[in-house]
Amino acid sequence: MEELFKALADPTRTTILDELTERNGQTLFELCTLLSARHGIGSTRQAISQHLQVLETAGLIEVRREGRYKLHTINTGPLKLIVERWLQ
Amino acid sequence: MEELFKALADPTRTTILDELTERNGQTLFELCTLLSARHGIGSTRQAISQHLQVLETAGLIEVRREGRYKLHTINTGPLKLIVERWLQ
DNA sequence: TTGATAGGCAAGTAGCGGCTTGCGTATGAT
DNA sequence: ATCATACGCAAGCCGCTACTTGCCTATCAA
Repeated sequence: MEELFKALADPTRTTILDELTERNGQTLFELCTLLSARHGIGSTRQAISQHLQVLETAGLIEVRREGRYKLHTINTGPLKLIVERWLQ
Repeated sequence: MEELFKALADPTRTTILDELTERNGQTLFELCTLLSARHGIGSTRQAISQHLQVLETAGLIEVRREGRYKLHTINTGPLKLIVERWLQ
């Protein structure tokens, strides 16, 4: 659960989650260009790739390969643990 | 909002929130002894104090002085922003 | 007033995290 | 077969963060 919060503690990663909420199944390159164009995040492809790995190990996104593309899908499941722990 | 997630990214701070959920209005020393006894967190009083400051600036706890005691109360308000952003 | 309790301030240190750089691999188009 | 595209791996750098240490202030009891 600590991994979950650390994953959410970076604004680039939360922005990625926002973009995946709007449109699921995006590739690494699509996310890179979107983050740069719409959010002014000029990080390298490798940097974004590392962010995606953090999100994946935290269970916040799921990844599948399709040819030479890497598609990313959001998974809001872990977020519900927050509600169960302190809210309600 | 980034401050909120960074505050939640530390296990000592989430444990503090757990303890305040169980019993509100605890002092700094009470939290120190509880964290040590029930969670094996052997950090210094100053360390815990710094954690409480982080939680306060994130809006997750509220602090009031009473004599020479510093009482802490949990505030789950900011947590609801998480639900509004990605859940529902 | 003296001493003990509860907490504050500030500087220093060690380790982690985000990012870049350089190179390598795999898939697909021509 | 060749070249471009999409992505992976690994090392290094730099700033931030959690933590300690040392000293100081404030409240209360004896």
